[in-house]
Amino acid sequence: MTDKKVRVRFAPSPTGGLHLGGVRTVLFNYLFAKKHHGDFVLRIEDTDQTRYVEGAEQYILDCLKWCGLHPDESPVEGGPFAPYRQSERKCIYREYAERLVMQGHAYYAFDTAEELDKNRKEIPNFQYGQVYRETLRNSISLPQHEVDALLDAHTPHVIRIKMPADETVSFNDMIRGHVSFETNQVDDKVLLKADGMPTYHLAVVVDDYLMKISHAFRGEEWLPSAPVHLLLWEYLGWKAEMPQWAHLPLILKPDGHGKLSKRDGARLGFPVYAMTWFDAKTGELTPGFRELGFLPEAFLNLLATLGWNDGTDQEIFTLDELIEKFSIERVSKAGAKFDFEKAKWFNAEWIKRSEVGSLKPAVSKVLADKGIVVTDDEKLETVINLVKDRCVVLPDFYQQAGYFFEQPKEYDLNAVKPKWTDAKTDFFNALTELLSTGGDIEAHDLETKFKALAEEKTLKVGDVMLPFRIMLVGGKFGPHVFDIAALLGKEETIRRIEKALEAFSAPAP
RNA sequence: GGCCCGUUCGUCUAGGGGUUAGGACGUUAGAUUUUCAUUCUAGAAACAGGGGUUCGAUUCCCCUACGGGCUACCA
Repeated sequence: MTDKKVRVRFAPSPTGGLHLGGVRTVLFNYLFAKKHHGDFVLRIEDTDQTRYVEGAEQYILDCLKWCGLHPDESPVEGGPFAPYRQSERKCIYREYAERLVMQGHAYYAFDTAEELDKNRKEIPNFQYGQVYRETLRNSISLPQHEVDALLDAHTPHVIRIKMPADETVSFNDMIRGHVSFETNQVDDKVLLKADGMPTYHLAVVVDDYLMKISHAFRGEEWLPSAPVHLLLWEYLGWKAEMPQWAHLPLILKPDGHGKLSKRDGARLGFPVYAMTWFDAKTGELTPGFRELGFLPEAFLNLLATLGWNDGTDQEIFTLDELIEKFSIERVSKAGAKFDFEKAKWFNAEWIKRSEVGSLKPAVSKVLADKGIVVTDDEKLETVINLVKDRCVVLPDFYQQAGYFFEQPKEYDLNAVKPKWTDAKTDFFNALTELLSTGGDIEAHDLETKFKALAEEKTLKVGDVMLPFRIMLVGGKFGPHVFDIAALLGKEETIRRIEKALEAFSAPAP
């Protein structure tokens, strides 16, 4: 349409944690910007002082950082259109609202919240608009001198847009195509609140204009107020510069109905926030994908494919691939139910495909949190390579890798004790004997010797293999036993056999 | 209630006037793995309903149903 520079923005209000849908909106904005060599702006929409939550802005910043979605302009980075916090831009909105009043596209309204509540309760389908406007207290219904008097007396008032009669407002949504509304059906939204702050409706239009935003992507919940925004762009005389709109489909609850909310996470047992969010006011802790052990790459990947695909069968994408292949037109129209099972699959897939080097810091941390300090870097790498195919989330590395660095704390006794015999004790004593006289363990060699010894003792290999595993790792899991033994080394393997033998052959309590 | 948006396997989706309607997650069965997981193979599983348009509709149009969103001096 125009060759103007692509500039997009993510404009959250700092009221709490960042939800899946929010991060996906960031992602789509970011991908679009990077694909078109444009700018990605972070603007904080903190115009509602009553809902402002301490720490929420920092949290949003941290989320973007964790995801690797860095804004080109933001409240902390600054930029040519600073400030990027709407509360700090308060003084600029009034001028535009007053201009609209001058032009007759907006008006002062003096009704109190109580009066309006009463109307909403008593009048079915009450709307502050076409039908009731004249009956309420505003600069359209009241004589000029009365309005002046009220204004002079500093009577609390708001400025509302005056929706025109009998017009059709329509636009072309990049995802949905042609969308249209009848102006008679939409109400006279408040533009400027009594405290002088703009509402979202005014602020978004003014700031998108001032910040030269070229494409505006937001959740589908904004679609009904789009006509207000469109009219504002027109009335303010900026129609030619209006961004292209795209309303993203919502992320829905996996089971019941409605859009996904923070409560669903607790109810269904999965995170809905990107990172854990602690609400200082309520003391409530809402878990996040990061803390649950998701890789940011996997998190982004699963979000990207929730409502978007490139038309091929590819499902695993790196950020660079997403940037290359993304197209807003290929975003689906319908809402998507969130599926945690598939989310976990993405993460497992990413862990499998990740290089040891990139996994190492995270795994070290998982182990350290459990009190295991790894000093042998080389061993850690070997271990990670050995077990990463069996981990779905990062904390799984504790179960899968922990026993390489510390003795099993407990044994799966049910798996061995009932079938334990003196012959087995004998076998393992012979094994330690054999081990201690030989050199260091080599996996293949040990396997051969182990099998030969079993035969010699007339035991089935299978009957001593599982106990051996449980001696070394504590449970029925992990890679090949002989690989484990080799990595553990001769001394440690012997130690573990001896220790376990006591537990296995002890009489049942 | 009003307005707006949507509807392909259980879930995420591809496709598009003529297809055996494809893939993925999950699921089932089998193989490999003397553990568990991975991996591999195979299977079950979908075009909401009704009218048009058309030689032919899952695909285009309309209606209905269902789902979702909005309906605050919240975003």
